[in-house]
Amino acid sequence: MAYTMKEVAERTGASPHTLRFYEKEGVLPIPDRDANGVRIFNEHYIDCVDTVQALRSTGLPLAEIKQYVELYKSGEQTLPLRRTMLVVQKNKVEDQIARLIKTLEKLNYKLALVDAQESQFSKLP
Amino acid sequence: MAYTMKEVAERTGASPHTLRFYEKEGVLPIPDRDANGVRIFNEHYIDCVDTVQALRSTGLPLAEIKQYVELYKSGEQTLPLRRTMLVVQKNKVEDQIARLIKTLEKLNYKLALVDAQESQFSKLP
DNA sequence: TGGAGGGCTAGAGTTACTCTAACTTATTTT
DNA sequence: AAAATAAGTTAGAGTAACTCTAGCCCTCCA
Repeated sequence: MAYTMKEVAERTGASPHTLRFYEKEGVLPIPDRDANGVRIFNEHYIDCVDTVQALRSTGLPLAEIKQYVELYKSGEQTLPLRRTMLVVQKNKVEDQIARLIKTLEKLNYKLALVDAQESQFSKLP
Repeated sequence: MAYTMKEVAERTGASPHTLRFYEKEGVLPIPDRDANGVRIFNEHYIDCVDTVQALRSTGLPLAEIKQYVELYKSGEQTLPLRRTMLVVQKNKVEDQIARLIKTLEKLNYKLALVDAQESQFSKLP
């Protein structure tokens, strides 16, 4: 039930550096410490990291994630606002996916061009 | 056939700042200037910007884009290497799309949770 | 007991912008 | 004609989000 820094890093894919940095920036809770001042994490902490990572991977800045986390901490009356934030992010992610698909098409086009040029090149006398 | 900084910025979506920065970093060609030292751009320049943006949007660092551009400048013998770079980026983009779809699912899940809590909340006496 | 392994903090370095200051030039507006 | 507006120029500072370094502490196992 208790995890070390290294375990949390492994389970979330974030580096210990990044985890400490997120904590310092206030987007992650302040974990308990053992007698030597070493952080002790629990299952819930890993959920928090997952959420922050999901929000970050959509490009949401840490400052806004912090806002979201603070809304979460201040209870149910912030649910409508949090809902709005989630919907906004959802739309952004859909846009990003659309944009990446366009990029993929562009890359495929460039690959086709390169292949055409390559075969022409190899046909030279 | 000739464009100003502002027009290039509008047509590519990159800010003039960013365009000058890219030029300084060597990922864009050095454009001609008019008598007042003002940059004059052409159609081909816009293609270059598009390509850089497509590569950047896949997360390719400017340093590697610069390498690609230099390979391009040094002619046909670099085609196989450029082809490899494109394939690598294509795979990365596919990965990114897959990851974003997962994030989208997570967001939908969180939205469903929030909606459930919200309706529960509104049912309170 | 000593060395590997992990953790801690403070702070420097990196990437890719992004903005500011201070200035010139060109075009409108009064 | 003078003034305001808009666009351009450079050099360089600032920012976000890591990412790494230095220097130290603690513990565990051979």
